[in-house]
Amino acid sequence: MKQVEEILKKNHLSVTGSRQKIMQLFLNSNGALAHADIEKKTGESFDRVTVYRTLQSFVEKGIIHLIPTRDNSIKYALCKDDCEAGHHHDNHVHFICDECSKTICLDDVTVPQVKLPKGFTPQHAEMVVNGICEECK
Amino acid sequence: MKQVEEILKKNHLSVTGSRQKIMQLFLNSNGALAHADIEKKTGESFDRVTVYRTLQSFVEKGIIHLIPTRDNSIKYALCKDDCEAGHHHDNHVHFICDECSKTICLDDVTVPQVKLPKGFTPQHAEMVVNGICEECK
DNA sequence: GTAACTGCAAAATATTTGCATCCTT
DNA sequence: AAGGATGCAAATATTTTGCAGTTAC
Repeated sequence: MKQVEEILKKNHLSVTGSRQKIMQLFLNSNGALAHADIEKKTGESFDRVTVYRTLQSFVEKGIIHLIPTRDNSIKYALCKDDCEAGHHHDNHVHFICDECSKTICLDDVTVPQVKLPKGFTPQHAEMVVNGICEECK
Repeated sequence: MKQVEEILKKNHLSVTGSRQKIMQLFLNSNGALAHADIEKKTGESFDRVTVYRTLQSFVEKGIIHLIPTRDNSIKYALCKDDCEAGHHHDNHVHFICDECSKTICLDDVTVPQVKLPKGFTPQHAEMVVNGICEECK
């Protein structure tokens, strides 16, 4: 079975054209995608609304997740490990290249613990690093 | 001279009513504010457009900065140290309370360094921690 | 007085919702 | 066949822009 189908089925989503195409986009790009990227890359082949709804259901199922960025543009990323393992652990560092502006999931770099002031209880931490990526250096 | 005026003048912005009010909001709340918060708290006393433009110029001058959040809602925060020192160093951790959903600048907690894979050069790192804050615990 | 700021109107964008139709299971 | 997904239209919401009038310096 194709990887795309597998992922969709595992998450109890029916396998439709738009979902397959969008999921394939994520699998191809090892970075993160914004809503606009997705509309562009699929060549306007389906409705803007479908993109919204597809992304939303992917997020709900935990297949992709939002990445916080410094300029607060909204990006989504699928992280290989998560999806193949079937359980979600997105506590890795995200890297955004200042040169090519790609967003990359550093699956192997986990977010370090920090000591918080008295009274604060941490639950989840997110970390985003900006700089120059592997390809642009 | 009032603190608000001082900050504005130091950053070469003319001292106007809206700027004073909005700056005061930031000084009063030790957390972060979203565009909507600002419109609400000023009691609609000035135009939505003015809020946009005021926030934009504050960001440009480095008086406030955007905080990346997990849900990508846009929040702005002014951080005391930065402004009083006149130079910007927003490399501290931000805390978002899951209970009261306030965003707090932990000025004393600096973002830890992480080891990146070969080829990646870090320039700036941002960290956001979710959990329960001091007041809600 | 001049340059910068504000508010209004309106344009441009982005996002959400309802509903009829079509596709997947 | 039944439920879910899609696409279109339209309603909302958000952000940007132009311009005339006002204010700060």
